Amino acid sequence: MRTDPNIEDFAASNNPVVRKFNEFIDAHGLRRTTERYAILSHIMNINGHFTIEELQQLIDADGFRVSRSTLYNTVELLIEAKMLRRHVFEGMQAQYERITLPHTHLICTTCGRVKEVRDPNFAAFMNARRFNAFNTDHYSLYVYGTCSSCARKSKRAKAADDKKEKRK
Amino acid sequence: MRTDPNIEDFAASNNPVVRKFNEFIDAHGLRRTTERYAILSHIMNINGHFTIEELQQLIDADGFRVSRSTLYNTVELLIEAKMLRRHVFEGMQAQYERITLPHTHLICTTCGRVKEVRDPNFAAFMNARRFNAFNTDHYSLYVYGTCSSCARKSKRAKAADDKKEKRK
DNA sequence: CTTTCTGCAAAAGCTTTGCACTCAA
DNA sequence: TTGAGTGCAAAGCTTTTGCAGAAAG
Repeated sequence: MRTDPNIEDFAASNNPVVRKFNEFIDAHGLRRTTERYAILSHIMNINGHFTIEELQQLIDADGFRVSRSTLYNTVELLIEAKMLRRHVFEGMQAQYERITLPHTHLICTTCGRVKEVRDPNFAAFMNARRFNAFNTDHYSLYVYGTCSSCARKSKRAKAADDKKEKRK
Repeated sequence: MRTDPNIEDFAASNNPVVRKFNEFIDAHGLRRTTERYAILSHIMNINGHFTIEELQQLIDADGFRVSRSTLYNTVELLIEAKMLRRHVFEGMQAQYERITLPHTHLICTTCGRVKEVRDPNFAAFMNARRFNAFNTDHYSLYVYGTCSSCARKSKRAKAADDKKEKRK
């Protein structure tokens, strides 16, 4: 990708996320490429979870051209920098999210939507929790179930079914 | 696979796990094939987590012949029957485990070993926990870190390094 | 100028699928 | 007897890799 003034400004900005990435880049003797910052800036615009495909589409839609290899490569870098996390929920493809405050993931097994929930009690529990012969780095709590929207839909479908049943 | 007297006995046994599978089979109008019971019996011999490849090897080593398609097919059946769960831990391939009592997974990010830990306090917390607009079915807690064995190894490696450094 | 990084296309996992044959019911 | 289940090989996805050319420092 050719140099891009907007991306250059972004890379030089003192946004804490950008700074953290710059520190990682410098500490590892890596290069500040336009692609890396273009990817980071798009990730920062996403709220919640995204797949590689979704990220690619966002970048494409903005008129940037970044190859799949570079996308995977950069995402891997962000994971090493502890700025991004990769989740694989039951029956779904890998999703990524920026590391922010600890939170619980509520995954609807019907529609696949993932919602983040802050849970200070649980966070406190985990902070205090020590495991035998094990040094904790980080953790993920995945809660699977049905979201209210899907529950409503299936209730309606059931009601319609019962009605049909009655008519017979 | 030809009928096998041992497998037939196993399928007819009143082991609760076998019974549960039989109920599922019957409730869904499925067939009691030798392959399905051969696979189930091998899964029941495994303690903890296993990959598809590991399961295949155990079955092969016992002189059974089951195709990969059937393996995946049956594993899927067991998941639908809520007897098996599929986990994808960070940076690893899918692993399966039989559903037993709820437990926490400790995953060593160095050696990849997974350890199950019962945690009654956490179980009680989750039993009481209700999420807004969400109906919980089940949950998984993954804790990533370093196991004591890997911690010891890296400490030794560091000590050796320091010594070398000193000699210079 | 040197070396890392990127893009491409090809390869490499793991998992699923289509189809002919087998076997449970 | 008959349709569900199995095995095989081929296809499908996501992710990784090798290599030539581009660009960061």
